[in-house]
Amino acid sequence: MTLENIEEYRNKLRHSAAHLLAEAVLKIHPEAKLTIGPPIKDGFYYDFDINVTFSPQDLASIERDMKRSIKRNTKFEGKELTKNEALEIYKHNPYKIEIINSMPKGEIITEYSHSDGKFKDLCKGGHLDKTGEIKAVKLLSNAGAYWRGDEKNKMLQRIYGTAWESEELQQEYLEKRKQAIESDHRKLGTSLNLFFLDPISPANPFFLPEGTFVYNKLIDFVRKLYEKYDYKEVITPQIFSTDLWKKSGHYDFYLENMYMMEIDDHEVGVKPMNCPAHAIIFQSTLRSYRDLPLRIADFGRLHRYERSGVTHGLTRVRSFSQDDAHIFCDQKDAGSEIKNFLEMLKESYTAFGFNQPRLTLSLRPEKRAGSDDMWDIAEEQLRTVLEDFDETFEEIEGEGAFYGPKIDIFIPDVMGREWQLGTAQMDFSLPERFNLEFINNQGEKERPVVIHRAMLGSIERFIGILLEHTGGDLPFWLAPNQINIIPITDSHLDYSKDLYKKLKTKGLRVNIDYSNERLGQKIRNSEIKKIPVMLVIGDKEKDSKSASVRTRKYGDLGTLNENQLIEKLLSF
RNA sequence: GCCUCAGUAGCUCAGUUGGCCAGAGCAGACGACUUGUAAUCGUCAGGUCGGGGGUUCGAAUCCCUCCUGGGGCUCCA
Repeated sequence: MTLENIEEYRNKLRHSAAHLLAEAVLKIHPEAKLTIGPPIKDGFYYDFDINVTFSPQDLASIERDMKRSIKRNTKFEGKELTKNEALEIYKHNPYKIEIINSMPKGEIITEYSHSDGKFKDLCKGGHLDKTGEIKAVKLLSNAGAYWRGDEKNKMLQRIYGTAWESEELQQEYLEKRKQAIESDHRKLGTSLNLFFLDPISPANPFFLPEGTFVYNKLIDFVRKLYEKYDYKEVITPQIFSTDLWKKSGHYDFYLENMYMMEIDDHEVGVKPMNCPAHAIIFQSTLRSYRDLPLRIADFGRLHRYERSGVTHGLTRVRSFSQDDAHIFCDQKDAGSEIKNFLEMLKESYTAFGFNQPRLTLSLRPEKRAGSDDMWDIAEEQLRTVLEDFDETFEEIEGEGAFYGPKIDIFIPDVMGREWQLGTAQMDFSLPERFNLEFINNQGEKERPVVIHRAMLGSIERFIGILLEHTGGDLPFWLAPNQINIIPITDSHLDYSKDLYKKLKTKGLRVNIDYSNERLGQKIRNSEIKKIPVMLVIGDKEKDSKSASVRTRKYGDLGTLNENQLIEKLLSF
């Protein structure tokens, strides 16, 4: 089977498993109303409208019943229904009625059954021939889910499961899932002493010295790129009068996510974004077309109130900073600015081994600012640049921000969930609201466009994703501790200290393990802390002024003399 | 915010038909050992059993409530 065929087959398999799940639930709870049960990545779910909740024991017994159904190996059979028939059969199920009524005219309505017709479900199809083809199935969890994903609707009970064409594949998948937990950035954050979270300030991470080192090193990395790509960094206030938020529109559109307070009888808000501050900087002086494009960068700390229940480790927090910048330019230059940005982004992502980010282009939504002409131009600019950059990008209708179209860059975490890191968003609204102008080469006033862009995105989120992708083995240049010198006994301490000084003066981040442990134990400790390089110093090394080099990435490199050693280390 | 599961030492966890002063391993401190590539031995210290309230002669264990976290939903200008 080709890859596509396997995917198609698995979708059928999982969709079929969802039907077995519905069948089993109905046996225990005949009053449950069926809604939908699609296949998803690695599994499937089914949503039930039911007044009870499922316990882990319930899931186990439901799973057993599904397996009995598999054993009976009955056929999946489809049957066409007229709209009237369908409406009659499902008259007690408002969800199915809604589905039937929302179908376009002329679409064929079908119902699928198995267990010799004892179970039937309105369904567009896509099933296996017989239930026995499901070789492995396991229910994983249950959760609440709103009908049609809208929180104004009733909350349904969802059961998630996984299903595979062989028991081995399922075992493999479950094993992979278990191992993924080891690379979870929250776990690594604790074991590597990088950061932690405390209920005293929920969703606001504390960065420990080594985590802070990584944080600052990432910012250094971005600053070097800013120099190369001609960005100007600024520092802007943390708190602004409500006047600013009213002008920018945040007061109308973003207030529920903002931290507001009252000072001197005046309402002020902590910034959730840098853009209004950058607009203030832009208009702080008269701007000429010769000043453009003006690229203003800001690592300012942002605070956004995220609803409880949506926060997550470092990847969704309430306080963070971004490698944020705003480009003020003539509309006709926007395309090349985006192009430059994507080049810089590629340069940075490659450095971290993120070789295949997923890119999306989000197009105009229903409610929007700016004229259709502006949207036409902007969308075409983005599309042209993207086609050149990565032909696999995906266009999404209606998903653009109200102020302009945007490009988003996604990288998955260790559980396969995707997170947005980089973004480039065109903005027609901000220049209007702040009445931004520059003097063009005709001596006339002209309105610039603003491009919001971030490469790494939130530094917090980036660290989280990077940790998961590296399993905690950060690149050598980013590792807070690069080298661990391990003297075998006290008698090797003097030479270890000599070596320490030599490496330190080369700018390498090095430590000596003074602990009174055996070699094996010291090596183990160093491995657990994922320190990239270990230098073992014994009699041999001391006498020949050398070190026995053990690395995490390249294994044992044998004994190197001081010059060889320094050369090697600087090459990492 | 909603559904669901969970919270015992710094970390990983044991401990429930309610019953002696709540346990282990790792990490930590101290001591012995002076060691050749992923765990040397011993001693000590460390806990409001997430917080509060209740039931009970008695609560880590049962009930209520709040907080925080995990998995989802929703949201993500």
